[in-house]
Amino acid sequence: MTKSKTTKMVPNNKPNVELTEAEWEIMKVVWEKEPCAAGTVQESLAESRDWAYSTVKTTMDRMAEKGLLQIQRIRNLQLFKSCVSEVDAKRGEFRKMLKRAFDGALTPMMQFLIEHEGLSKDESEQLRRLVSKAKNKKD
Amino acid sequence: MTKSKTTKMVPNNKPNVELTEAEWEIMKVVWEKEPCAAGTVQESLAESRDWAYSTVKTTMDRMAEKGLLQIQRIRNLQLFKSCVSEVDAKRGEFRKMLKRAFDGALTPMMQFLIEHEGLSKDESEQLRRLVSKAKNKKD
DNA sequence: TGACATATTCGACACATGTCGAATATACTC
DNA sequence: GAGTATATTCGACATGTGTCGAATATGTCA
Repeated sequence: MTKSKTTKMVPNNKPNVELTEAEWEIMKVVWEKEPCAAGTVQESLAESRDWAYSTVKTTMDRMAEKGLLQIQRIRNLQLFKSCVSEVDAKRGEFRKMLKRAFDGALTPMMQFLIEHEGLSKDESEQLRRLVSKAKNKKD
Repeated sequence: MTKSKTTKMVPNNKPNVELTEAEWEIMKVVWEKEPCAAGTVQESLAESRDWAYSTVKTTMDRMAEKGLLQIQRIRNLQLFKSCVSEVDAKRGEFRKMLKRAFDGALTPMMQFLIEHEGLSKDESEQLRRLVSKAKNKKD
């Protein structure tokens, strides 16, 4: 298959991070407050998620095992730091979606958005501005 | 919170379909060949996925239980039909990503794409065309 | 030094998903 | 009608994720 101008795949050279729903929730807090303790995360999420301390802690420990978080001990305390950046996580999530639903191709996704997700005139206009701004900085 | 022009959420009125990885694989074949038998799906996927017949069948049965597929019996044979459209599935996948990684807002996602996913001049241009085309059909 | 508040550890359970194989039923062919 | 090929049924196991509580360790302060 020849590479078509209209279906360029998103580049695939960056690490592919995938987070579960709970991991996203936790990660968001960690990015904001790192280094931080599990208790801090649990409290921060208390409004949106009714999780017991041990739920948060267990999940964070598992994330550390997977290399998503890093643990730093200070005496009896564990402070967690993220091992993946927000950008990498976003990229991973975006790519997973792109791969599953659009064969990894950007253009069909854009097309889909325009056709089925009801971009308003306003949004299209805004998007157009974004894009033309980008036009002046790449390749 | 006031609705900002620059962070409009994607509308949330359509059903929210979510498929797992295996379900996507299977669904793609079903959309293409429905109504079709589990064996047909298994054979179609044979190149990419080394799944036993029973693996495919079990998954499809579970999908039917969940309402993703519908079974039509003809004597001893079961023919499967999809109960969710490709568009709905794509929308579901897209929204899940948008919600998790971009707080459900489209513009930050676009911004991200431009900044981190390296849209080339060509792509930006193409996108710009797409968008201006869309501009003339919505609201 | 106790008592109390926090943290950590870690085993456990439920449920979803990926994955099959063996037993059984049905259909087709000679 | 017996044998072969194909479908269906369904129980099963591994792994990952969400979810906790009880037991234990550690730190703080009167």
